[in-house]
Amino acid sequence: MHIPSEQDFIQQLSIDCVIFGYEDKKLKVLVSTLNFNGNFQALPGGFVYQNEDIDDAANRTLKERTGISEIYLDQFFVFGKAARKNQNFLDELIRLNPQMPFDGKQNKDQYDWFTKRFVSIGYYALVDIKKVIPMKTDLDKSIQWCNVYELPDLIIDHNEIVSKALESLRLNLDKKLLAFNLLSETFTMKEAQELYESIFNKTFARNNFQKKILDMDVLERLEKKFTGAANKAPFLYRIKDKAKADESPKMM
Amino acid sequence: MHIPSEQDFIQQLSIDCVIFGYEDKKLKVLVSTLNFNGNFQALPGGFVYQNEDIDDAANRTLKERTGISEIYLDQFFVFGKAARKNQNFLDELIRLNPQMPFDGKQNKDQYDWFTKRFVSIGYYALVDIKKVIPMKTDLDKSIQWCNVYELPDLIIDHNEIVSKALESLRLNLDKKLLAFNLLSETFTMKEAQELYESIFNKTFARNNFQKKILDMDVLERLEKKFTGAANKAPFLYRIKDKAKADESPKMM
DNA sequence: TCAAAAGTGTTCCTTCTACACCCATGT
DNA sequence: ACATGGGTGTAGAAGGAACACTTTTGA
Repeated sequence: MHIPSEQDFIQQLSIDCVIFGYEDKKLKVLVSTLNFNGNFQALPGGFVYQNEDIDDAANRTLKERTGISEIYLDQFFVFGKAARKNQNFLDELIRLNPQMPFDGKQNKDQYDWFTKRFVSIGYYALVDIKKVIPMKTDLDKSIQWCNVYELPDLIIDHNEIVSKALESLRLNLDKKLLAFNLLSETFTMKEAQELYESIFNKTFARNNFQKKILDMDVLERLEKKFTGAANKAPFLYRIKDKAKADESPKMM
Repeated sequence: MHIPSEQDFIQQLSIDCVIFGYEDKKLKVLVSTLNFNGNFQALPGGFVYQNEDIDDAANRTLKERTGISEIYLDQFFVFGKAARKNQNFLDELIRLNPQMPFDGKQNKDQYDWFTKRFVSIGYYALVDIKKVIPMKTDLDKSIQWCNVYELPDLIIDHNEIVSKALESLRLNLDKKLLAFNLLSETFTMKEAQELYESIFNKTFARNNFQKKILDMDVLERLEKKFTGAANKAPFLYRIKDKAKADESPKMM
């Protein structure tokens, strides 16, 4: 376990990442279970090196946990309440992990670093879940995908961070073409619809959804996908111009 | 001049405020000219005390410069490029101000504090310009309102911060009822329209604007305003429920 | 031939936009 | 009376929602 305090990080500033994936018709978030006694679950997070853009720090954190880079990433909010401290969580952690000597010099530095008040920049990411092999760091006991609507209790204010991330995602979904970042390269219209339904947690009319998406003029229709089912084969679609999908509309 | 480094601030974290006002049919931003030789102009900004919410820090900065509190304030973006340093600006400032001894202990600490890389949280505020008497701190030579479309060159990335603030304001204007924060308590429909036009930098059709605004059902019509002009007297309006005007719609 | 699921079209309704007209006011 | 600017109505265009119908597929 590294000791952030002895490295060249910006103090009292952290990054928390809400990594969205989509699987089994459910919108999911990558959650880490910390490698300590007690059931501590948290969002993947990290700190910012002195010579690192905050966006790069978020990307680094993502790459550590998902193995992929060049994924869609959006800064959505800063969590900066004065009461926002790891103190309570750490004290509980220490209580449940008496075997850990927290009085040695090294652990003391670590304790001092972590118990300060932190301002955390929230990022959300959209990944193709099939391309991700969730990876543990030495801080994680395990790391897993959780249904966003059935999240366990996370440490500090991480549940609130997820709520705010989901809210931002919904607001940005139509402005940009973000959603398709969560799907494989090719997909059927039904898959796209189910994705939207899981993000907004409501259903859409099949025909109107198709019209709306196709009217955006960002998808190209490929060959049909024969599934072997006794019904009409759906077309596969693909983003016309992937680079365009991550652009935001320009103003001013 | 206080020495931030010796006070209990969070290091390498700053707040920059884009304070919007509206006057003479123009959208304006409060800009400070720094109290040094050389024409250094900057956004009002500040730092965050260890025991202070970042929102409170932004409010404090605003109160210092405008004298009013309880104004609308919105966190809109974090500027965190690694290259984002005061270094160049400070070196230039020192070059132009040789009379300032920057080698004494006190000034050295100050130099060390300021030349570090800063992550800055951007806030924008909307104020009734008639209620504000721009106030200098000891860092300011003067402080004045500048037309947002004719801003001078500001230090570091402050011009970029204003652009981003304006972009966010435009996006949020219809969702919330922010705009009326920029007007006096009572106003005519024409005044409201001119305000919208200055924010979006384009014109709107008179009748449709009125319909759109009234359909929002947030204004109450008061008595007519007799101006002495040879035409029909316009009605005055007022926000029905001021508290409501600062609410954002809830989701999830 | 049939059920299931995909694709398409049509109607209705709401909303936005442009144009027109009427009304109050002071000279 | 009339010029000026404020208030309101309406027709047409555009966009969204609900419904119905047709097509394709494998059993």
